[in-house]
Amino acid sequence: MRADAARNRARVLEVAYEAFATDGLAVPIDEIARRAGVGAGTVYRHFPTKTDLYRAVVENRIQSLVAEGRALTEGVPAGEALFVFLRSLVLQWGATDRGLKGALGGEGVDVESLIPETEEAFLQLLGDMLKAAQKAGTARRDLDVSDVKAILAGCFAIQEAKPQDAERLTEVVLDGLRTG
Amino acid sequence: MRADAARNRARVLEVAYEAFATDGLAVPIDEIARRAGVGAGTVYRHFPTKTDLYRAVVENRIQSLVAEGRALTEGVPAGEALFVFLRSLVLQWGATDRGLKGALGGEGVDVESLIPETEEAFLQLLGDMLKAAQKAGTARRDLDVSDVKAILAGCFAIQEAKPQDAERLTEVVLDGLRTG
Amino acid sequence: MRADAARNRARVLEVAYEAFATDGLAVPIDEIARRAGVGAGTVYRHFPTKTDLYRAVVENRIQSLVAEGRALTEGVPAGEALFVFLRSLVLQWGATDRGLKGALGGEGVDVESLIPETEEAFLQLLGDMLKAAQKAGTARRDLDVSDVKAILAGCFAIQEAKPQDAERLTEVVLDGLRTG
Amino acid sequence: MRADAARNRARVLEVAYEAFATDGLAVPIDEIARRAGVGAGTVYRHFPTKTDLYRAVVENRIQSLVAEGRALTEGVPAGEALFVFLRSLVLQWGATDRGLKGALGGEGVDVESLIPETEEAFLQLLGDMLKAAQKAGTARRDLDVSDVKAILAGCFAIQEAKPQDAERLTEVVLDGLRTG
DNA sequence: TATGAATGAGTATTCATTCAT
DNA sequence: GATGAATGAATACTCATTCAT
Repeated sequence: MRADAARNRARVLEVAYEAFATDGLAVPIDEIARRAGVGAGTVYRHFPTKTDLYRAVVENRIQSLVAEGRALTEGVPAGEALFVFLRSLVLQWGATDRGLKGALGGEGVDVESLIPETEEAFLQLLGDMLKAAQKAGTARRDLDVSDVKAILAGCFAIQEAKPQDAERLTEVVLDGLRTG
Repeated sequence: MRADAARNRARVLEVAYEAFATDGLAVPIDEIARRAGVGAGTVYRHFPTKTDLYRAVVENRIQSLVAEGRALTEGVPAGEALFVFLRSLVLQWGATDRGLKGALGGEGVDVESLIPETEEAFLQLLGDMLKAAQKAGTARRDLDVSDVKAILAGCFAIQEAKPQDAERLTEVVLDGLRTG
Repeated sequence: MRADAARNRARVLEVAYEAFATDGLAVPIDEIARRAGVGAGTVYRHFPTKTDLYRAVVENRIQSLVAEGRALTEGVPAGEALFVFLRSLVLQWGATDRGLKGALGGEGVDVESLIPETEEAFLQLLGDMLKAAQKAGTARRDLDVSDVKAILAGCFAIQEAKPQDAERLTEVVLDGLRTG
Repeated sequence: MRADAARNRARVLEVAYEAFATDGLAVPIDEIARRAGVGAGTVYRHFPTKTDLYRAVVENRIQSLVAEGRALTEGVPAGEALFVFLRSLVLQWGATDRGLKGALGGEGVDVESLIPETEEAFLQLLGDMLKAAQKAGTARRDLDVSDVKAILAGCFAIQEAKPQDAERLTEVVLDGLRTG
């Protein structure tokens, strides 16, 4: 890929991320192109449909999250990594990222079919953390990874419903995951 | 109101309820009219804007919920009514009702300004149940009614994310509401 | 015709006159029905199309004008009646009656084919006045009645364009009709 | 601007001019698009609202008129330019141009707020001509430029009411503007 | 390759007119 | 006869996607 093409692609991705984060899927492609300083055709050259663009943005995002999460597992006690990770997802990302909330929290978009591999990596990480926490005795043993993911979706919804108390309420829910 | 008009109004409301429940606010009015077997003008006669129709659907729905909830408070121990009610909301209604989930759980629509009085009645009921549960010692004392509503939104999201385990997961979250 | 039917007809005509006068042809029939306190069907019973209603209103109006004009010819010197009549049309009626201005002043509606007989009576009156004025030596001899009618349309347009000076400007134009 | 875009823009403007001239503001945008042989979206790309299109048409038109008028002031005696200009407006343009008549003559559209600068230039020209004529002693001294504009509206109405004698009748009215 | 112009199907809403009650 | 409910064609405007330049 030519250098300018790569630059354009990156720029579009960045702008699309911000646009989706702010306004959700409703942003017109033309608007994204405008903000990126390219023609609409250029967006379509790199991402043949709007869904493809959305997919790329979300994939990008989730890959970052997975990387961050992996890093976490090294600096944090095994029993706490899951909780620290979930908390940070909800409070740091959920607060500013409508697009991500949509992706992880349902809202009509099916991430599993959209980005199966990245989703897989994400679930892998979550699963590892869950297993570690269960092994450490901090997480309930009757939950599996898809349960945790669903509860994460719930936390995003809570964060959206009452942002000002998201921290406290997230803790209430996460408490439900801990061993009695 | 004339009998045929009332019949049409009811039919439109019913169809709109199903349509919104299935596809959310995206359904075109023309489609609702078609499914109801009436002209678009008829929908507009009864509900001058799409928002009015949505309002009517949601209001209708929430009023039913409030009535059911009120009934609950009589046949169920004071300390349990809140939990029974929330569980029934999520499992019975949430399972089929995207429109309702949207209304109670966010999704960009502001119920408070859409149907302030009904919302008020709903919160009143929830508040009464919460107070009763707190008095009976079954619910945490550090939560207020808007916390509970936000957590309800979270439960809806969970239900949407993993319907097959909604019952169990809802219980996990509701456990978080209970006293230690 | 039954008494109540006649009453309804008259009421609709009156309301329609006011509505057209204020808002022009844009007023919906439903609105006229509402203001008249009858159903839309009633309006249509008496006036099968909107054009028929408009026709009736204008006809009514012009008949009044003709009657007034006829009365004028008795109390005013023969040489002045034409000028007094035109002035009164423009200043009294034009100022408050968009529907009439539309009818007499063009604006896409063809009065001649709409109400040929009444138009005929109006032209008859105007013609009589013109002839009288020409005979009295106050009006130019090189004008015929359709010229005067066209100039009246012009005066209505002037009145609409600059209402605050309509009186003075109408006089400027009417001066053009007088013998040098 | 790209050549094809410019061509389309010009074609739309031309077609819109004809359409508005013939049928007034009532022509649907879709119809204009169809007649221009482009999609509706193309019209909207160049003129984001119907008002914008109308504005462009009228502005275009009036700018031509002003240019023509300015040219006139050079080849015609100062005392006559005003009369020559008004006569040419009414007879040449008014005869085929309902849209223009609407713009200059009222019809519910407010040119002053639509194209304030062009309107200003038009009034400037008219004012210059009026002053020159008054100085030359050919025009009445008790008229200002807005009077002349209103009278022009009147002439358009006359032209519409009786096209076949527009020339003679316009002269009758213009005579009213002349001294003594 | 990049551009941005063109496309055209889709959507909420209005209103003259018809027709069941 | 009266009512007002139902109809459905019409209309301005949007936006994902394609394609000429």
